[in-house]
Amino acid sequence: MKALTRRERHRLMDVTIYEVAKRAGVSIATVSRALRGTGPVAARTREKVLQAVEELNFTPSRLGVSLAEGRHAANGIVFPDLAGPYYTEVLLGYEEVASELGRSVVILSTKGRTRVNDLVKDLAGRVDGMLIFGHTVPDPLVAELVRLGVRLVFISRDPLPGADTLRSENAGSAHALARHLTGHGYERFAFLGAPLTSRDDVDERWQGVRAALGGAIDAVDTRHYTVECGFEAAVKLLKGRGRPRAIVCSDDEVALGALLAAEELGLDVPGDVAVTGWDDIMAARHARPALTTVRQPMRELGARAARALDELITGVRDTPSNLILPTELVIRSSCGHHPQEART
Amino acid sequence: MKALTRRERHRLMDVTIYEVAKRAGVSIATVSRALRGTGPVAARTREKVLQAVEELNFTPSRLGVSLAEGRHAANGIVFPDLAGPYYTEVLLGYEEVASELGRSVVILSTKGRTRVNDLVKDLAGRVDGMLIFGHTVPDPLVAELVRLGVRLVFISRDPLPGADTLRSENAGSAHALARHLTGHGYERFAFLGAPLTSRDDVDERWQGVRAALGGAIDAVDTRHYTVECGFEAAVKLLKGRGRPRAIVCSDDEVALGALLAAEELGLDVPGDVAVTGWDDIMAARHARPALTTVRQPMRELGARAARALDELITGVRDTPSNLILPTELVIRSSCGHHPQEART
DNA sequence: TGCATTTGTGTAAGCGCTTACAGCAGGCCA
DNA sequence: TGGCCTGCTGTAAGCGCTTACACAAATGCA
Repeated sequence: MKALTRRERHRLMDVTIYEVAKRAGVSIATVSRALRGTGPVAARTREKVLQAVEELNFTPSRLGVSLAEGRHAANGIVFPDLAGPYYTEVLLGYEEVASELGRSVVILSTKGRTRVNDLVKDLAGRVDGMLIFGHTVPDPLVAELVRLGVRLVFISRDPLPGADTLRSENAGSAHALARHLTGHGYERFAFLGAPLTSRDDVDERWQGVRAALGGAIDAVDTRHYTVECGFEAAVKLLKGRGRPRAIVCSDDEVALGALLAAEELGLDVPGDVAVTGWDDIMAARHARPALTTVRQPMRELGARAARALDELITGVRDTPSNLILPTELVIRSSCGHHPQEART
Repeated sequence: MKALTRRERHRLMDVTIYEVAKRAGVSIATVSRALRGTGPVAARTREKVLQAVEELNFTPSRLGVSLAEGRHAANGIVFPDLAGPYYTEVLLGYEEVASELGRSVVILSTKGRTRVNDLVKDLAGRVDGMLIFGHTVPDPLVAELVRLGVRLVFISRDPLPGADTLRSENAGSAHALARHLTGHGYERFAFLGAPLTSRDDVDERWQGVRAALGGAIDAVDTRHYTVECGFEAAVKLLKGRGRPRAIVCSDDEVALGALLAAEELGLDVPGDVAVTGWDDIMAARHARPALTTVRQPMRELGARAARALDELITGVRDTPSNLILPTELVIRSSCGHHPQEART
């Protein structure tokens, strides 16, 4: 069997600008100008070109355009996982705005991946800039990306040179949440999460509630932010001596695990133990009791990230920005009984 | 201010193969061969090249490679939305396998978008093949994509020429579900969903339960597959005369809405009315009562899609395949009381 | 009418890479 | 020693597009 000729392998070409030019009886430069609206083109010429384009059903090759233009017109996004609605919502907000700005979105999930660095570098070669969650990418690599000229926006991490950061407010809401719980008369608390890991948001939440509750709260490491880990840690915690009256969870999924744990042990929530989450994912509202939590503007975070990235890429702005978006305490029934219980 | 020179605009270049070649004292062809392992290269020469690559921190430009190779090494995916875990899970399964196969994933959400066709075409210009959910993309455009040589895999739609399809089993599970419900002694049923829309899976589910229950079940259109729509439709249904004893919902989110509706009306589930969902999303397990539902192998669907696409792109296979993956009935408590209730 | 613009178009040089082809040693065998 | 491989490398022609530059024609203005 004969090997494929070069031409045959090329599925990308379809009809090229040369064919359009020939058909319209002009040069490829004119076709390009007519199509992009750069430089002057006589009305009659443009007409011919457009007609040829129409007849041949021509679409400029993205690769050719990108190579010549020196830009990809694409954004990347690096997230650990899409489990749970948090990243998903941010992603949607991001994609929507990126698309409006004429940029595609290339995704990369790092969960369970070896050689993340290579994957990130590959991604960097496909995009003009990227959004990175927290500390998903190691700092040295971040520095290298900056050096390479890849524009970066981070969500949920501490500011760093050469990149934008974006996060939602944590300390204030943590404080409000703690106050609400003490308002219920509770005195012993536990924080379920992993305040010492890299997910900076969680660290801030922990610091926030601790600042408000002082020695009345202890942290319990869940290792991961999943229902299962929340469940296991909560079972251990609720079985042990000195059971806390309220469990503040690092996020909703851990809280859902805690809810299951209480049920497993025959404990009433919030009668025996109160539970709160963070993020306000869909399941939080449907859990019984419904979960008191803190709502993050997840979609908004994504949308802002896309705009910020666009500013950096187009060069409209070159000084890094560090933005913090407000959050909102959502009181439901898992934290205690309220006089007039509002349906959320 | 002087306009940027061409060179300055080009942020993509960084260090090129020419610089590596010069430094190593060889031609760019040799550098390419040494790096890709195509063609013979003397050990000593390869050494020099690798060292130069190392010193200059060279990474081949994706654009250059793609243009020359005639392929993008990227897959697309088109989904209506990421709301709810269904699409997310499929996406993750897809991305993971695509990444293993050395392909990036470019996403496109069509929810609320005008000019979807243009977006899809743009996407088509960036990838070697794409995964499309259901009827997200109109058939004429699909035909055009096939003609352009874009490899296609569909999830959850009827087979069509020139593309793979992949779906999970619906009719059988619908039947099993219906039998389980009649086993509870119920006689009047309602199907909550929108069996006449384009989401083919749902149509099959409806046909499946109707085949099993005959005239004992009526369909109620929810318009959208959301908690809100499920809630509204269920309220109307449960308030009206001839309230059904069991509500079979097209998916879990609609079912969650039905659960909320029952609660709103002071009805006990499953005492007064039974509710079932479909998909087994996370919230299904955490709802109270926990939702009886049908589990789809969502990640598996995504993974299979990625592999199928790879086969089509690499040309390993050129006859379309139409695969159906098995589903699993998950009995929890929302459908009725069971003797020995197992915790799921 | 003469000259300076302006307008419209083509030519060609890239963008960074892959690879067909040619060429040049050196080794081997008769 | 001549011929023939074989192994290695370079040259150059693309891939499809954008755009600087050159140039001719049309226009404006005095």
